[in-house]
Amino acid sequence: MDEAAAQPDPAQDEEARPRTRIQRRNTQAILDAALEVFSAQGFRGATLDQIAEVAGLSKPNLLYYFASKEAIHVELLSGLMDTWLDPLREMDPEGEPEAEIMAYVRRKLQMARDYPRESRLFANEILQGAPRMRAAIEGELKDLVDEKAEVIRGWQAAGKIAPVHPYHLIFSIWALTQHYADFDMQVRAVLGPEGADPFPEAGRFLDTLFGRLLAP
Amino acid sequence: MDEAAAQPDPAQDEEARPRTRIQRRNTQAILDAALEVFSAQGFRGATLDQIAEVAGLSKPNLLYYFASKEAIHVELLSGLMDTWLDPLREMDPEGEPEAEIMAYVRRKLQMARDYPRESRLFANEILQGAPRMRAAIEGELKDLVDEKAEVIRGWQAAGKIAPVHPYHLIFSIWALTQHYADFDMQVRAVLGPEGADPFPEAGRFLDTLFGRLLAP
Amino acid sequence: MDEAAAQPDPAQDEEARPRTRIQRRNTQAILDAALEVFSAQGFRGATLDQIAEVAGLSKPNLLYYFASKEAIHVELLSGLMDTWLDPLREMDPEGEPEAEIMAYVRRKLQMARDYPRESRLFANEILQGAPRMRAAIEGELKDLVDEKAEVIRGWQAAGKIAPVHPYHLIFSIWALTQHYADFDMQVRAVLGPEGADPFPEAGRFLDTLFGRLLAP
Amino acid sequence: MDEAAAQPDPAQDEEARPRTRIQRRNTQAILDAALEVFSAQGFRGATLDQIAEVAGLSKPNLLYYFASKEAIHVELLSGLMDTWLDPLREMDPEGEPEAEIMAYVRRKLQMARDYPRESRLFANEILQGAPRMRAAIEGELKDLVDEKAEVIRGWQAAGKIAPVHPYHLIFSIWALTQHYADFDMQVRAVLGPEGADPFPEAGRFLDTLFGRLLAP
DNA sequence: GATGAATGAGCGTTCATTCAT
DNA sequence: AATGAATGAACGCTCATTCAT
Repeated sequence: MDEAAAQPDPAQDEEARPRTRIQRRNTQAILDAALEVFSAQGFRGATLDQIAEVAGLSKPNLLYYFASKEAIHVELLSGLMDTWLDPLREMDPEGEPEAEIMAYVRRKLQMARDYPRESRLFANEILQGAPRMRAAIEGELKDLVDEKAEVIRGWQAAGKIAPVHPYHLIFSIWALTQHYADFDMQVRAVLGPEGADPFPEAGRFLDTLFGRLLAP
Repeated sequence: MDEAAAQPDPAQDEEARPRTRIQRRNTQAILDAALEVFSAQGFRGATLDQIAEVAGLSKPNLLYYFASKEAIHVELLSGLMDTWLDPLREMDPEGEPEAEIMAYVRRKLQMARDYPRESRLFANEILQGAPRMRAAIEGELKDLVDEKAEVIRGWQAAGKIAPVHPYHLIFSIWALTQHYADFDMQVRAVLGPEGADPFPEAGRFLDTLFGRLLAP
Repeated sequence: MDEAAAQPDPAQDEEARPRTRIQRRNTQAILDAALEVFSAQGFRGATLDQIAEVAGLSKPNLLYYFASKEAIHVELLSGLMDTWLDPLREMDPEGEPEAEIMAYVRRKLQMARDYPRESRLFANEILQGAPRMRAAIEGELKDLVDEKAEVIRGWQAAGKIAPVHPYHLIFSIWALTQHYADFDMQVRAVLGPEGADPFPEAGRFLDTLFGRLLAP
Repeated sequence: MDEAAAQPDPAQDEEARPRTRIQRRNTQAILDAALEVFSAQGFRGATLDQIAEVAGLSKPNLLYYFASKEAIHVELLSGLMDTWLDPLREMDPEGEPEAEIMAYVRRKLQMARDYPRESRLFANEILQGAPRMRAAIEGELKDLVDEKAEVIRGWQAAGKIAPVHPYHLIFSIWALTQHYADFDMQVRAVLGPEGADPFPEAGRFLDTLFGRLLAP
């Protein structure tokens, strides 16, 4: 999971993706460079020149692999959605409720730490009204949240966790974990140089927060 | 309180701002339009043409009032910082600790509701590494947070609230409230049409969350 | 003769020029400022803003006195031509030939010293093919040169001065004197700080040069 | 010898200049067009559109070869200085003094005839205070003049030529030769159609002038 | 597969000029 | 007599994209 727009399931490439090794390598280089640039500058703020330079390719060569700037962006986002939802997907309805949610929080925080660029790419997209991701949000993402909210409701009905609003509970997990990626600059500026890595403390803080919130 | 870059204290204009009515009107129209466009598209994504159209002015006329596109952005941001920190500033060291923090959360959520564009403008800026706001973040903002963290620590030492990490407590308030402005699109998409206004429920949720977190 | 575009004959104003004192003062301020700016930046390089600032007037006020930027320039040039030719006009056919020419050289050098901006304005205009002065060059100026060339030819026929080409003699006087105004920057750079004022030495040099050239 | 910013030594291109034929051709076309336009309109008066049209290229294509309008101008000027000083550089300290100077005058007049655009480009630059050439004037140019002035002083000390001021002697050569390029329009207007080519007569005139001036 | 060359569309900005007062 | 306000036209420049090889 160190690549750009991590693709957990390489099998999905079978049809759409190029075959030769060189193509795969360049495609990945482009996506990785694009992630770097798009996440830092936004879609319009990024230029193909920047992406090409980071990728170590010529600009026309970029467009040999992707039809357009937008196509790169779309590819990045569509590759992202699955990865993005994985931590939630893994929440096991059969597991121990509080532990399941706490584990979800930790996975999500881990993602914010390991994939801050993906988080910012996503944040940029949502901030601008999700012009290229609306369908995935209203479909895939909403469906999964609906499903998991139902699970949570079940847990609550069984008295295993406190009866807080399931959707807002999920929002709160997103907000609190992604904040450390998206507002990283601010977090570090406020904590100052001594607290170089905010994540360990953030992990403990969120443990406390959700522990208290969920206690039945 | 529906204007761009809300100025709670209109008296501050007396010196720095232009005098004639027409100037005040156009300057405000530009700032309001710019807020609309910058918050939705980011700095580079926004164009003067868009801003001019929203403001109902010609493009050169924009530049009659502001020296450059950047100057408009800077004006917006600098006007924003004060407003942005006001809810925290109002937190009274002499007040009742839990109530003070809960009131801060509610003020902050209210701001997310009333000024979502300002919140997104701010989020855009931080996401991109705060190229035009770094100084204010590292100065003004950090200073206030340092001060208030000390207050919180005092309350905790006195056993009035739970001894959670003061800085992360503040981050959590920011994250949880601003999320409803910045990720508004996603929140609404997930909640679906029935929960048209997410804020009342969000308010209740945050009351519970921080009530449980802070209980000594 | 310290004003812009010196007008030796104030009588010519009678009709065309404004009457009130304030108007006369502003008109002069504009022309003086315009001379300053046009001579240093060329016509297209100069802006009305610059001229307005130097003149201490508002930009629309400039256009209250002159119909357009071009009108200011034309006024400047047309006012200049007479002054420009005066030194040559004064050359007296009845005078002592060599002394007359030497005196002309000295008057011309004096003008280069006293009116370098006028000289540069003129040079700019000619350099660019005299788009706004062609008529005056082909008419007024050529006529005077033709007349004086004839005088010189007479002096030469009488054996009073050496029989050098009269037109090129006049060109050489122009070139050698105006050079000290037009290429002032270069002259000073080459001579270095010690020779702060190049004109006295230039005067002696030209005396020698034309003395030897004209000796019969 | 009809190219822009004449490069007498094509070998100097080897490293710095682009390699492909197409690049060389377009680069030259741009420089030639720019020389045409800059020399006639000045830097600010010239537009990239004009240059592009003369060069037969699109405007963005100009900027594919040169980083900016200013970069074209600078390239033109920096290429010019060497060529400009060559005639003086060739003046041989070991040669016969009067003949050396006379030959310099003729070379310089030849340059005015063959490269009038370069002369006007240079004149424009100096007229405006040499904003982009100051360093070269105060360095390269001044150094060469200092050196050659010393040579002339040596010749004068040896009684080979008249003891006129060496610097003003050089200025006079510049003024008298460049005048025929820079003020070409005026020269032709005054001489009228019959004397279509002023240069032959100018050559004879300058021969006489400097012959008499330098005779010991 | 890959790239140097080229461009149309659009960007932020400047500026001479006009308008309203 | 003067100026704040406004703008159309154009400017230098950027950029995603296309073309030719």
